[in-house]
Amino acid sequence: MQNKEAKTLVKRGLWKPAEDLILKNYVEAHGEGNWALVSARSGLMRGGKSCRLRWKNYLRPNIKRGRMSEEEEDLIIRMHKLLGNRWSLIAGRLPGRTDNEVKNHWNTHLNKKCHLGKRKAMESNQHQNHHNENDNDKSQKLRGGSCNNSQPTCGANPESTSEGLDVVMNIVEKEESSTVTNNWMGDTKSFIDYVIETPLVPPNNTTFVFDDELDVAYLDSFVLFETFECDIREETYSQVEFSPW
DNA sequence: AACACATTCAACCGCCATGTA
DNA sequence: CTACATGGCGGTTGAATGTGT
Repeated sequence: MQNKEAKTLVKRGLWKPAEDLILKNYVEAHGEGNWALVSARSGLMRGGKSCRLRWKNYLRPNIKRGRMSEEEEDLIIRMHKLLGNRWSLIAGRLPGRTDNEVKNHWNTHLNKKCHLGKRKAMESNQHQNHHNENDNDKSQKLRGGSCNNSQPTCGANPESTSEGLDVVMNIVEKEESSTVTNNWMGDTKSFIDYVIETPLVPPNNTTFVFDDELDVAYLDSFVLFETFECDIREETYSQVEFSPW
């Protein structure tokens, strides 16, 4: 980087239609990549990152704008429950939508929706718990699905205590340590182990039941929980594998 | 009409991973 | 091995816009 001086020369703020046009023409002529060069050669006084972002989020062909459909929202919610704030992965399953758009939509619409929905669920749960208070020890089902993010999610929300939910768990991404090769999204090396952390040590052969069943039609080749049945080890966690088809 | 407050979303920031010299 | 450039990601900010009073 060429120090502060260069930084102050870089234009910031909202993109004007004329700038969009310049960027679009340049990328269509020269192709994507080398964004530092793009900004220098096209005459745009924008940072390379800014150009890349603008192209990726708005100028790229096949970008879908406008309201999210019910199906899209539903998919986002389900995927978020599985993956947490992995916006680029989620967006990858929504043709024409960008990670930024998905993230914004989540933060402004769906997050609230989930919290509201959850509150309702908790209320009805409390009703039920009243009934089942004494006999739910062994038939306890573990609910969860949040990944390692600090933001609340609608699946197993770090904010929530065990009230309302039977057991609170987090799925935490471990360092890649598996020997299994992953073809997921074309990535051949970064297979990820997910660890479900739970404050409780459930009985052996406990079956994890998620709030929603995975909709395979939605997920297509993306991810599949190979199994929901996990061996509970002596430690306070067990493993769930995400695997390609 | 004017103001305050709330909401939305485009853009930026900082960090991390990867590639290359 | 190290340093640097680049790209990608998630979190955050703040201007624009909408809504209520």
